Amino acid sequence: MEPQQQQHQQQPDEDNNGGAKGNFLCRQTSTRWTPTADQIRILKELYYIKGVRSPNGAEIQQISARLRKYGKIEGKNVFYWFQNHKARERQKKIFTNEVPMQQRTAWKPEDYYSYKYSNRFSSSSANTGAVTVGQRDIYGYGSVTMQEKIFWNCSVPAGGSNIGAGGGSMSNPNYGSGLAISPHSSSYTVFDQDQEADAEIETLP
Amino acid sequence: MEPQQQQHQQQPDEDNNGGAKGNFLCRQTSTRWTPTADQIRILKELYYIKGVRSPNGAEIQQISARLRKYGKIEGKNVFYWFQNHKARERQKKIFTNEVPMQQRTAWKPEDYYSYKYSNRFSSSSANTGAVTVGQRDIYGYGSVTMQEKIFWNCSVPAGGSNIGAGGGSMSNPNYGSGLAISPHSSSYTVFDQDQEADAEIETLP
DNA sequence: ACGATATGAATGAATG
DNA sequence: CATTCATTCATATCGT
Repeated sequence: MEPQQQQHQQQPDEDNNGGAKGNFLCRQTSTRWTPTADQIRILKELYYIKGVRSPNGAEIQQISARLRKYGKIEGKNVFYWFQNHKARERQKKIFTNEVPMQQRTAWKPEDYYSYKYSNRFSSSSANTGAVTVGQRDIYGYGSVTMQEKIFWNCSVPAGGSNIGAGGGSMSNPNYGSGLAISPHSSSYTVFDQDQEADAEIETLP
Repeated sequence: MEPQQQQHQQQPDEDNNGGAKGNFLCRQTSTRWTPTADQIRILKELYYIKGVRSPNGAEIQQISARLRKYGKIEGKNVFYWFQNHKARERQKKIFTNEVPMQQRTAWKPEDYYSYKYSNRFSSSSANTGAVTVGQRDIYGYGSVTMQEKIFWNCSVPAGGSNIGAGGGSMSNPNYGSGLAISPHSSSYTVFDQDQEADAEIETLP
């Protein structure tokens, strides 16, 4: 469980298939982007030193342009890299008990799977209250801010349970409410009875 | 450009609801919606062919009802799907090369399947129907951001084979916001009804 | 050869 | 609508 990030470096040269693709279906060998050591170095520099976390479109392009000198790279690679790096670092923090936020009750890694979901809006109805408490906002962003905004809890439980769920203030007089939807939404034919009899579910490889 | 493989698709072979998890605490099997291949196929058709981008409440229900035949699904899934798909399509462009695109026509299948359907339209300019769904995707419309506590609850029975039977008797009127969907006046169906082109629009490499 | 781990990629879900 | 989080899949790479 070491941070030993071993990254196989690939030469800056194009990984392009070198014309060997006489075959059909040649699965462009370049399965996925494999950052070079230099690229990673720069990325980390941006991340840790410059504090870049979620570069926007323009930044991504700059970065990728810069990194391109060290190997083939695309914008999305940069994007994903930062996404993943941030996410995994955060995840790692959870394991490490790092939590520099405040005091916390004893928390063992075994409880990892308990931090789970915050109760934005409970999932299935018919859950006679109780559970769904004690969430700790490890990230601090959640805070269970949203209480009763959305209500698309459908699920239609067979057991005859009120969807609205008692606590929810379900008054929805949308009529004339400011709820504006696309003035042009789509054409008028979203629905059309189609009993597509297609039997092709191409189980692609 | 990208192989763009579609990863895990839990074919409908699997039961829908996993059938009554007798146990509680049983790890809700499938915390989040995993669209089936058919569902995705239809969604993409709606998106690319019919030009659906931001379906409103009523449309969402219709769509979800239709998709329900292929697996469990809720309104919010449809909502998020379109939301995400649209956002990511744009995002992809930003990463790539931020070409300041002007306005794009509603549909633009080129990203996924290039020709496939193209010959269907524009067969003859004199053709009345077909061609251009009419709506441009200019933004500026209100926000469906559901800060209004939208309420598309239970809704539509999945069983219905014919949803709009009888001339589209959609019981769910628009939300009165006055912008509804101007019924067939501009365009109308992209081309003939549905006929579910059973071609693999499923991201082929 | 495997199995474990690291990490790129994709996408559902939410929030602002 | 833009951004971000979370989760999961896919695969490269390394350890034994």
